[in-house]
Amino acid sequence: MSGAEITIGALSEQTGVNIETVRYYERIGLIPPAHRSAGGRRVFDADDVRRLSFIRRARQLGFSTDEIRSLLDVAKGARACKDAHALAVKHRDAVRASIRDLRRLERTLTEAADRCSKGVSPGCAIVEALSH
Amino acid sequence: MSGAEITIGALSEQTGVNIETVRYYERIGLIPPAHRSAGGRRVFDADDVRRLSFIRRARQLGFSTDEIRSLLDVAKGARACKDAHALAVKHRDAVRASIRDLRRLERTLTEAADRCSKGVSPGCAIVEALSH
DNA sequence: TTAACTCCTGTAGTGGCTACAGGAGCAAGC
DNA sequence: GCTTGCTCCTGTAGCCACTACAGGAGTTAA
Repeated sequence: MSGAEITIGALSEQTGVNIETVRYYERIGLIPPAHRSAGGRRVFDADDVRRLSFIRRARQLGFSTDEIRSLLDVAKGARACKDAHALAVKHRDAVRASIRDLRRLERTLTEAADRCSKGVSPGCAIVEALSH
Repeated sequence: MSGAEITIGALSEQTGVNIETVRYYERIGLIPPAHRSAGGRRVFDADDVRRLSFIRRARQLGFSTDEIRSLLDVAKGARACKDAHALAVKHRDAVRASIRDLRRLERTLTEAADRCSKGVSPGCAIVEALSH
């Protein structure tokens, strides 16, 4: 069922997650302790690839490791789907707030940079903008 | 010229920068070592208030401490205005890229959350979205 | 057998703070 | 002059999510 065994290097390549990061995830308990070969090396299988890919996508969406723990619980049925929904909505709202903040910020930076390049302001427009 | 001397607490209140953060800024050399009172306490003046306010606004705009070092150099005339302009433009572009990324992310999260709340997907839509 | 490669553990560093612990200065009231 | 309570001091450690070593050991191909 679980198919071929792969090394940490192969796991890293197949999922796009850094080797050091895989070991880090194991250390903080985001993934279970890997089985070991006779020589003491970590051995992974297709389930591990799926789990790690899941984690990677969740990280790309900006979920924290603690939130991912909850999402993994939902994925394996140990927690209700509505918890995942709540997390996603909460996270989406945070993202929306970030976007609003960044838009304001972008305007401010653009204004300062434009005035500067036009040489309108007496001193440096960037510095001026930061001084009041 | 430099006016009344104030404590670190007053400086913190007037600038909105945490006391611990002020000491941290001194430690990393973002602000010069403060003068000391007879009892060994830090003493600040109006110039320090201005400098720290400048730093605070720059941080709010997302500049890193290293970038702020450069901006402070521009402010005191030790570096050309065009360097500040370049920093602002570079930073603005990074902000724009962030906004684009966050927009995509927001769409993904919204789609997943919407499908979930409508109960369309067989399993959990959030988990589904993370699984492919 | 040897060289090249991958993997191991453990520790420390990143940025930008923040949070203590344990002590000392300082101002006001009694 | 003494106490109380506040602010301040230094030094260290913690946060997040990694990343980067050092120094050693397993593994594979020529």
